[in-house]
Formats: sequence, C-alpha cells, structure tokens
Amino acid sequence: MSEMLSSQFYRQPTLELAKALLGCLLVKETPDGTASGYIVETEAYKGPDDQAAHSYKNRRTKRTEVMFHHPGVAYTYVMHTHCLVNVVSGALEKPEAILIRAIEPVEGIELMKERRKTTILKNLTSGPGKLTKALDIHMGDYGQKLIEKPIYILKGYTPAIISEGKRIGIDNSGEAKDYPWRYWITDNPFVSKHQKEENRIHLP
DNA sequence: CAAACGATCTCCT
DNA sequence: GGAGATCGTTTGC
Repeated sequence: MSEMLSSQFYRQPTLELAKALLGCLLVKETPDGTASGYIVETEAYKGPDDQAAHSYKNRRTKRTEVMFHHPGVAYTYVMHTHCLVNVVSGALEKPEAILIRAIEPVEGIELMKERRKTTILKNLTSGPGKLTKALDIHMGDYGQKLIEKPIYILKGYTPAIISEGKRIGIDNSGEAKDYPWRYWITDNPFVSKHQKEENRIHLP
C-alpha cells in the first residue's frame, strides 16, 4: 500500500498537477470490492479564461459549483450515458480542474470486467467514460475529497517520459482548442486516443 | 421546446 | 481505423 496524496499535493498549479498525477493510483472502494488503476492520461481545464472549461467566464451552476471549491475533491459530471471524473485544482474560487481520461488497471480487474461487460483488458479503462464504469465512479462521488475512502489517489510511480498535445473533442472552443493541455504517459497502451502531433517531455 | 454537445459501441471496410 | 447511431443534461431560442 503506497502513500496517500496529501492535500498539499493538490495545491500545485493546474498544469503541473495534471502532469504530476500521471502514474498515480486512482482507487475506488465499494461493497463489491476495490478497483484501482494508474492514471495514464489527463487534461487540464483552467478556470474562467479557458473556453473549453465548464467554468468558462466563471460560469457557476449546480454542475460547476464544486470547481470553485478547494482543490483535491472530485468533480463528476454526466455526459450523455457516461459519467466523467475530474480532480478539482486551483485555489478556492479559482474554478480549475483536471479530467482523468484513462487509467491502467491494477487491482480488481475481474470486478472491472464484470462492470464493463467485456474481458478485453484494453477496453476496461482506456477512456474517460470507461474508467468510471470500471471503478464504479458516479454522481454520488461529486465533491468527495480524494484523500479518504471510498475514493482516493495514492502515490504511484514516476513515468520516464510523458507527452503533451491538444485536448480531445473541443473543436468548438475557439483558440483554446489548440492549447497543449493534454498529458499522457508516452506509449502507454491504455491511453484513449493517439495523436500524431505530440511533444515528449521529461519530468524533472 | 429544440438543439448541441462528446464518448462509446457497433458495423463496415 | 473510421463513420454513424445512440444517449442524458445543459443551454439557447
């Protein structure tokens, strides 16, 4: 059992946090068992100036409310049939968040196969809607602190090489669509989509 | 009230 | 590997 990320950890700038979360272990415990996976892909959404963010222009609704809270809580929202999970970042009243787009299964793989109704390992968690289903993350987790059960993030490992590129599926977001705020562990097979334009960056 | 939005799944090639 | 159907919530008319 590795160490829980501290509330301090979540206070780093959003772009830094988005990279630092790569390789960390996302865990969800339920009565059916525990399922977890290493975070391998993230996207940063930055507050009032990012047209792709729900909190663009400080839009504050029942849905986005938790983005204005302290960093380190879960922001879940339903996109059609799927629930997506974000890590809230930025200081209080700074509505920023990091979307978790893919994880690599670690614990509870049989449980994930049941929940996902497939036995193909690669299909379990290789997308933002898939991983929430596999870990049973839902709107009941909205606003949950990520430093205590039943949903939390542990220190994992530091990836040797990570890549950055444009975010996925935000073509209608003006100039913000070109911001390179998507990060993933280079060549990890569970990353949701591959893109040709990428920069490889080494962590300090 | 109608439209838009984005991820997944299915089917096809 | 790619195009189209599907779906629930939010936002625009």
